[in-house]
Amino acid sequence: MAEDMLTQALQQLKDHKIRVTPQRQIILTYLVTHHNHPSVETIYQALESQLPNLSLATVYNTLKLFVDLGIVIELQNGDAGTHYDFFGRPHYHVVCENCGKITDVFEPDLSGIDTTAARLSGYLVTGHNMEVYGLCPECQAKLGIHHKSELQRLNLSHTE
Amino acid sequence: MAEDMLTQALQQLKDHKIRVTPQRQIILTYLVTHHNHPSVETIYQALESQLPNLSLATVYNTLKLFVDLGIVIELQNGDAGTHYDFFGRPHYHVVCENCGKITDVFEPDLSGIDTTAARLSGYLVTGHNMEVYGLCPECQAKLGIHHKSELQRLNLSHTE
DNA sequence: GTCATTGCAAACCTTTTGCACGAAT
DNA sequence: ATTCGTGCAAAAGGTTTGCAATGAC
Repeated sequence: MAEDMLTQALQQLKDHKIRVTPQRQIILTYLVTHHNHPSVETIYQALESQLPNLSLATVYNTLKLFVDLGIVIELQNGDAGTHYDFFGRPHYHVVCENCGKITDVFEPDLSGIDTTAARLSGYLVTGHNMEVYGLCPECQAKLGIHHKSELQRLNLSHTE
Repeated sequence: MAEDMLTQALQQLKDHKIRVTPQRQIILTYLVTHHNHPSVETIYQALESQLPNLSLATVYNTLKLFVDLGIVIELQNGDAGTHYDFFGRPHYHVVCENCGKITDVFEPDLSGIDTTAARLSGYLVTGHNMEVYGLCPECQAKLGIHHKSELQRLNLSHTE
């Protein structure tokens, strides 16, 4: 199943006449098998043992390529860098505003959005990205917050 | 109406015991009266004539403050920097993948998203951000594209 | 053999920070 | 008077680029 996704994604590269280099295969494999929404740095560190001379620039270039092909999507969670996620099955993300954790939510009901947006905007719509913000269960417990009304206690503001 | 929004936003600053400085008022006014999704640089250039010694750092700090307060939201459109939008009324955005234009769409049906996401993820949900991607009417005309199937002609890829 | 891709390091550019001055409460 | 906010310039940090060498097709 994960292998199907990998094969399918590799086929997309071939279809676009993009060379299948070891770097691309290994990065793609990492993304297909890890759903931890890694940053560029995370991917780089995880793979440099397998690929001793791997360059950070190559990781950047490869991810950009995958994003352009629609294989992978970019995410921001409030920290400095960009995070990446293999987009084999449509889903959206819930981001913890306290710790930055990103959780996948598989929820098919967003399909109507594109047609609605197209109708209202006149755009030729190709896709969408939904991000939900909140406090993850762990941070709720850690901070002792169980209801929205308590959130103002948190100073999730510029003084962080 | 725009003045109401401004007054209301200024009141939020006071409520949070945040000082109402000329810089903050002017930047806020700019955002309330301009719906062109400006970048930091755009705001800075628009206001430096009114406020001769305005510092870019102040624009950054102020926008960050407004975002933390929920008065303003951040947007990315594919170019280098971040864009800002006064969030007086809930809406989402459609972004042109060709020219970067951002269009507002006022569509109330996304309210159920938060509860669904909360149920499925266990998060205490505070909000969401929806971004739709596509080709704006102008770029459709310019590129002679009127159907999704023609999009592959575009190489909106890393070779841009 | 050709041409895309890689690795490396330097360059880039947006954003942040430190500090002294000035202003709001 | 005190504390917060501003301006300036320098620094930081993520990302991109130029170029020679390498490797996929």
